[in-house]
Amino acid sequence: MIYDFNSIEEKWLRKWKEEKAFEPRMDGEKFLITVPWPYCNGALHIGHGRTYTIGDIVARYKRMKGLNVLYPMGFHISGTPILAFSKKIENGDAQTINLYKSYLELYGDDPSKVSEFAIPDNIASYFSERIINDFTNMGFSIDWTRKFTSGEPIYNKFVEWQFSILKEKNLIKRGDYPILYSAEEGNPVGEDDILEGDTDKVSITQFTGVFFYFGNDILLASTVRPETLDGVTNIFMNPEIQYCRIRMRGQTFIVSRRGYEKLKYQRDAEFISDVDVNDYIYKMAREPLYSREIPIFPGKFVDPEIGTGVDYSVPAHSIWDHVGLMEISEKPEYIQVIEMENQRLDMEEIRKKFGISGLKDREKLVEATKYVYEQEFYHGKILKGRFKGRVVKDVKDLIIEDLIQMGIAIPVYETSRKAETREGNPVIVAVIKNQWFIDYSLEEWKEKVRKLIGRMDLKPDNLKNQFLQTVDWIKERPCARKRGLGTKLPMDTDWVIESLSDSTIYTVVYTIMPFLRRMRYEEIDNDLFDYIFFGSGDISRKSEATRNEANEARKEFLYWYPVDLRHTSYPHISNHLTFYLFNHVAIFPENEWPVGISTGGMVISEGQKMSKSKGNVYPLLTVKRKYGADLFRMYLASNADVWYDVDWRTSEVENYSKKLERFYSLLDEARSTTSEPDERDMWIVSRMIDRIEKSSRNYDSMRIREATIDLFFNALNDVRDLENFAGKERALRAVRKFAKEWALSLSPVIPFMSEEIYSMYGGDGFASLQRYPSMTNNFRDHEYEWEFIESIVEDFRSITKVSNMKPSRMIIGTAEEWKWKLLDESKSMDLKTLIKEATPEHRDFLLLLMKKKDIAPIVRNEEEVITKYKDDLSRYLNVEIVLSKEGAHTKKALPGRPAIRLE
RNA sequence: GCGGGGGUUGCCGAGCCAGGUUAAAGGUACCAGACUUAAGAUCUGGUUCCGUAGGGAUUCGGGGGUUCAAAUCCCCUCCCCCGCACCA
Repeated sequence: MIYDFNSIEEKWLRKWKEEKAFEPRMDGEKFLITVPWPYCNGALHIGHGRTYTIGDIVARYKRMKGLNVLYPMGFHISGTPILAFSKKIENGDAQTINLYKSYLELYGDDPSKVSEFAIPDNIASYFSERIINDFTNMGFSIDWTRKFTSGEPIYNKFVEWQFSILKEKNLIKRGDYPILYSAEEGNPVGEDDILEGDTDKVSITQFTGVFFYFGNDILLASTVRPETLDGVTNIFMNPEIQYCRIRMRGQTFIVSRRGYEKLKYQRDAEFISDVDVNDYIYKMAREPLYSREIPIFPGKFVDPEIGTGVDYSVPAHSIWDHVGLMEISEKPEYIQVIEMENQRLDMEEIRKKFGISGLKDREKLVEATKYVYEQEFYHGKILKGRFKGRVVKDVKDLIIEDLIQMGIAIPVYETSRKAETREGNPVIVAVIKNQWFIDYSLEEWKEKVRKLIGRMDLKPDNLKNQFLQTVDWIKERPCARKRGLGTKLPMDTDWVIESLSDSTIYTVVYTIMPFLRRMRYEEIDNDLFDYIFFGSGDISRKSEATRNEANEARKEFLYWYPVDLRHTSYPHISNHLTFYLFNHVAIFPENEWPVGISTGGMVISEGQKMSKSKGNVYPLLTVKRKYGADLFRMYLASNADVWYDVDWRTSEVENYSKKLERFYSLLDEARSTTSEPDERDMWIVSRMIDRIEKSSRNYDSMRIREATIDLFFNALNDVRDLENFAGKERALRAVRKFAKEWALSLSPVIPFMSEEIYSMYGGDGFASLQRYPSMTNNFRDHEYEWEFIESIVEDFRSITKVSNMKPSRMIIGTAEEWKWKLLDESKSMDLKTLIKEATPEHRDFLLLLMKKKDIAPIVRNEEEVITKYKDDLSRYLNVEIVLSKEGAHTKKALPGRPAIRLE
């Protein structure tokens, strides 16, 4: 019989919905599980389904274990992507329009409706509807009655409440902050906005702009190695680029034009006039530390695109400077300011070593520079000044701080590589003034979070370490932006709360959303939230209806919270999950802090990272239509452990489909049997009972893969073995004995098929809502007997293989009684004494016992067992079975291993 | 750089935390056979090497060590992947 997953899955979806199977009421021991809400800007693909599938498997298992499970979900719409896409559609960007047309087509909608996506809300609402549909179809046991989005007004109120608390507790502060920026586009740029930004990351590098005095002006020389300032010998300016005079912080500076263009986004800078570079070259400037006069030399290698276009030269520690000086006739005295621990770094030697002949060997110069820099950074000791004797890496930040304090340097930011936006404009660094931060650097706050981490249930094991690590290095985080969807910052409504910061404690809203929706919107305010969450806010002046709802909401919150398990993928560890912990700790009382977190891997496809260009991105909907939800779930569950990446391989997926078919038709056929199973076949029942027992432990520790492989693949292999050995009819009779329990045990993974089989066998209610099966095993002896028979089959096989014969008779001789006796004695007595007293024949056996510790018979009555299975064995191996102690071979028989002679 | 995770038999991937029951689960691929008009599907057996009796030898990135015994523990070394923030 062919399993028609489409109609069967539809049927159960309908029934679950009709009977509100997954909309729990407060009753009994609760379990709240959450997975971060999806961002709804496009069609879901197989990668999106993973964490929700794992979440659902856990939810379903816990439900079957008798817990009252709530698995809620909402939608994330805050931030810039939706906005950016709708803007591109509005502007007629062909690529984006085609992309969204393809989404519409995928979902069977009219592609011409794409123009509606010019309104961001339409993107959000369209895809959130599709996600509900996709996830429901996947069988996720989500309670949708509690859904909401991060953009809706009620939620905005909640976030405002959250931020007012953070503010009250002094966890929010302001300051300047450098970001990547496009001057032409007037926007900050993220990874997605940068050309090849995902493959070749751009970060912000802090340079130090050092002041060199020239008349009334200051030459601003930018460097990444301010620790070498003591060794400066000259300045380089590029005679081929335009310089200018600008005013900053009450002083006038000389920088390149390009440098000014960028600098003005970092601090207040006013252009005064262009200057002629020739007025500077070969003149003298004064360096700031000792007021030494040093010359300005022409240096065409000075890159106008980097920094300020003014470089100071330290030829003793820079290969560029050394080679640069070689090319002009001047030769200043080299001043060494860093000493290596165990080697001498001489620039001339380095030059030769790297085969650099001149400035034209750019690549080699870059390579050599990197080498020198790394060596001196990690192993170089400062020779002068207050940090004398210290290693560069330990004091570099202090040196920079000193120079700034002394008023002879300022920080200058530069991108880590030359980059441009996807629209072709240069990416620069801008400094955002008065940026709002959440101050995660506060030590007492961190300490509370560490305390929480210490007591949480974290999976996998190394997660704890990763969290502690993250807590250590986490600093202030900017929490608001000037653009994007989301909630306005309550204390400064020019800003929108950044999209990760607005989603840290939202899980609590699931517990109360239905109640909030029944209130008058105007009555929802900070007092109300204080009341619901802390029992403290004054709601006495609100309407009676609202007060009632608030009371119910408070009960519901106290019942469901905290979150028992939050499951997501590992990239969230160092950001979202950490914020999640910090914010809970800051806002909620200790008994509402998160209980457990688990992280899982991602999905790759056909052995590679998913990407459109590789054509290996499969939409969830397509997969569901083609293979069904059960198959998708089964594949994800069994292909890799939760913590590792899953590899979606179409060819393997097809094979899974056959296996599921086989499972279904096997249980379907088993139904038709009427008589009780043969006693000899009860071993398979014993094994199944043990497998189910074991699976319980596996599900508990989220070893879902192991549970699935054992319950499904290994169990199916047992059935196959039994079928081969005893024939189909007998196998089916045995399978019938545990069919219902088998189906139930797999219900968390393949809920639809499980429901179908369960009902086929006359089960009441939903399989999804049954207790997880558990049976007493009275058949273990049968299993031992079977193992013994299996070992005889194995021996038979290896002998026929080696001897290359087709035997017609197998003579089996079990070990003589005295061997059993000695074996028993050897367990309670010292082997050596036994050997001393033994006859020569017995001694040989005892020596063997000493050598081979694996003589561990599993059944005592071997002859009896062989007789019992004689007919089966004979039919299966197609030989006559003779049980006899006669013949030379019997001497070789051991307990647990009878002698076999083939004829 | 900082932090995390890996390198296992054709491939994917278990096992290693609690050393022996591991030539090493499961899947997949391949070979042979059965079935079939044929293909596919399915089933059976096999897939490190040697061996005409259930045996032996050599394997788990490389090197060294601990142990009666190591894929599993310790040390060194080579290589690969991932996260590092304003981006959802």
